[in-house]
Amino acid sequence: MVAHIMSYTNMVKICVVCGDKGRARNFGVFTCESCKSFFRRYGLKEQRLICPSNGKCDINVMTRRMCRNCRLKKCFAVGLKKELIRSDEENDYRKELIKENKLKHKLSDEYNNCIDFSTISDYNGINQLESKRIAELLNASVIFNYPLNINASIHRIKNFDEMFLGFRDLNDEFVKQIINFSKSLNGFNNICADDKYALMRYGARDQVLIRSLKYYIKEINVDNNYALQSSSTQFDSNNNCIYIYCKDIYY
Amino acid sequence: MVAHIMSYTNMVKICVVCGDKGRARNFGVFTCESCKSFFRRYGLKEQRLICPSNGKCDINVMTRRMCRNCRLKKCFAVGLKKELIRSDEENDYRKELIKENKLKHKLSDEYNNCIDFSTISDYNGINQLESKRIAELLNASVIFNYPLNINASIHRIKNFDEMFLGFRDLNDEFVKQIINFSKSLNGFNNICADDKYALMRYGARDQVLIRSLKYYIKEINVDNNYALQSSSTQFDSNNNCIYIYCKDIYY
DNA sequence: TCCCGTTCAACCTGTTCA
DNA sequence: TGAACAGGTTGAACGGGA
Ligand SMILES: [Zn+2]
Ligand SMILES: [Zn+2]
Ligand SMILES: [Zn+2]
Ligand SMILES: [Zn+2]
Repeated sequence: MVAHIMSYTNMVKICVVCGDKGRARNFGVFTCESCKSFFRRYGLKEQRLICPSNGKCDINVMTRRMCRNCRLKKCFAVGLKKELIRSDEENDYRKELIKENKLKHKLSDEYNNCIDFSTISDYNGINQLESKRIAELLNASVIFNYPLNINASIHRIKNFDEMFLGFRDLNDEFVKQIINFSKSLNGFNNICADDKYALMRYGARDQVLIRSLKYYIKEINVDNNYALQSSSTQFDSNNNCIYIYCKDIYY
Repeated sequence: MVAHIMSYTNMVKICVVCGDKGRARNFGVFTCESCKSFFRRYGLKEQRLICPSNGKCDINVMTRRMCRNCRLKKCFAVGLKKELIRSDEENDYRKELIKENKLKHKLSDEYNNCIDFSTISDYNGINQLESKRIAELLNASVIFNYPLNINASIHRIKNFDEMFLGFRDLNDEFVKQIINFSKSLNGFNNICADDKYALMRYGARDQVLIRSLKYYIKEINVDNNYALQSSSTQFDSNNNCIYIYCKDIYY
């Protein structure tokens, strides 16, 4: 004789409505995912549901989708509570809440990831590239017919993930070029993957964008006011900061 | 008291399975379209179908989709015959038959719409354009990257509709140009719409194609053997025939 | 972790097309 | 008659607040 031993957490739980396996309590009772969805959809419906056998259907895993009338009847019989179905108003309220929370997270991330370009001093006679100029350069990129949607101020640049969103609509070839460029950037060759990510995240993104633009337009001026020539990047690990220099930018 | 009078042809016919309105006899019995499809889908299935009420379902318009078991049972009960469901082999055979018939029609149409270019004499020192040359020119059109699929012999050119099929895969701009060209062709300005259609159908199609090609490639040679220069069209209404002339075609 | 709602691909049905 | 299509339903997987 073998004792039937099972730990509580491993116990297979059975949907009280249809006998399928369930994972959690839904609307007050242990049910499967499908009966959960079913009850949410029909539990509040006033409309009378039709039964093919005058209310005599047996509900199990195979027959549960055949008769909504008998399935719903069984749901109520085994104790599912329609009061636990959220109202439209509550759903709307919760959607707003999620929206607000996301915005909070976003602003917090943006603040943590921004670079203060005002702290970067000139170096070697090369002009410091201000984020304002970057933004202006990027705004000029409409000639490539894609939406970058960059809103940068002098002291704050949106985080890399968000910038990269703008690339999703680009053609594959251009994205590939950008990725290759990020691999071959100055300062990228001798550092590990995590540091590369940090570079991308904290500043080299701008370098990547400018170089990619330059490569893509094959040295042709963006318009009469711009002439991209060359640039270089320095990563200051002590200050956890990226310095971006750009030579010969006229505007 | 009102007599209930109905002509036979206006009589509403009822699906014997579910009571929905039907239009015709299917698999031997008057049924609706949905029961027809249902029987075709399940009539030959060996697999046992499940019933939620142990075979006691009532089948009507509302409940017919709830229990396949009882619906199929009723289909057989009212006399639908599964022998009338075509086997896969018969379906394949019929597909082949349809294909062959279409080909026959096509060849017949082609014969009826062809022009005998051998009856067209030289005119004014301009070389007569043989359909063979047209075909060769069109075969050279692969540089535009579309399938024209023209197979013309000296005495026979495929009908216009079929040629036009080849244009479906073209870009809109090119199609628009072709249409505009057909409007402005020699001999098209002083005739009515029906005659224009006749012209297109019986001969000017070639003219249109050549002119469009010429326009599209902007006088650039198709390859070293071809140099399109100019051409003109004359419509002979007495003989219901189109004359196509083309100057300076080298090959 | 629990337990809501949301999403979406797969499936099914009935109508229309050929 | 079957094929193809469009529209509806289902349920597994997921996201998020508490
Ligand atoms: Zn269930
Ligand atoms: Zn029922
Ligand atoms: Zn029917
Ligand atoms: Zn049944």
